[in-house]
Amino acid sequence: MLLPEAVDALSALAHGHRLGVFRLLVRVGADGLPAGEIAREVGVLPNTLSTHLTILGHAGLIQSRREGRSVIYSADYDGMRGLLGFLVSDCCAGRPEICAPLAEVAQSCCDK
Amino acid sequence: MLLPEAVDALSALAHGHRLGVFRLLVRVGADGLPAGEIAREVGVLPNTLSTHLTILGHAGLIQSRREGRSVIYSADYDGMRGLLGFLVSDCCAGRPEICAPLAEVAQSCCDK
DNA sequence: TCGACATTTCGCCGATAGTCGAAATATCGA
DNA sequence: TCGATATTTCGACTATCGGCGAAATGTCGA
Repeated sequence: MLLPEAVDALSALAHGHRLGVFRLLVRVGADGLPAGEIAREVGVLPNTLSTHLTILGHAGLIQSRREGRSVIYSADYDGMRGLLGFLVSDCCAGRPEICAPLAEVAQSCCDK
Repeated sequence: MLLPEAVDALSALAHGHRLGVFRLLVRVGADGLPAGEIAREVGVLPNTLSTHLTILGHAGLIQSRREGRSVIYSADYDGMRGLLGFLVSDCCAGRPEICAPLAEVAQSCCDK
């Protein structure tokens, strides 16, 4: 991932509702949720949510697929990894003691 | 870290120049760089950069200290860890295979 | 095909962010 | 103390973002 794409992804997440939506989808997993249910969950009008979902999708953070009348949205874990990888790249100029705790952060994600 | 603070941090990074400054300081390490040198490095006017540095500082991503006439800015690695930790928290609802690669991402940071 | 449901697109509006020149503040050496 | 250097603050302008109602699009069951 290059800097302009990272800015897109960060901009997409730099919004209360969008960050809430993204985290919701990350928790839900690959099954995803229909747009209407996401709208109800986060308390946003469907049309407003649609623009947020478009922004998150354009940033490579979520995917969508149509199922009947519903459009199912789900987290794009590859995009998420790309952003996290970009943020930690070259993070310590060869001094592992600085960023070693980052590995713990990532592992703690599955420890509960 | 709570969601509003995460939004602040992500907003701070969601800008080409600010993300460039942050990554520069993350690479440089605890020694940091004076504001003027950062401005020259990223090609931004000193007054404009000053507002960017204030935003990054308010978001908890960088620190500053005065040394003589210069103000030295450096990355706040605790703040950085807080943001990364927030992004991966509850990321896979108990399915480690989804976020296990995140640990590799973090470790790859020091592997070169 | 028609009506109902789900989602998106459009057009408008107010609020906010980003940039710049100019002026103010802080520190140091002479 | 004075002038030079480093940085920040101020004020104003423009561009962009976010939200809404209304209308359009897509899909399905009858």
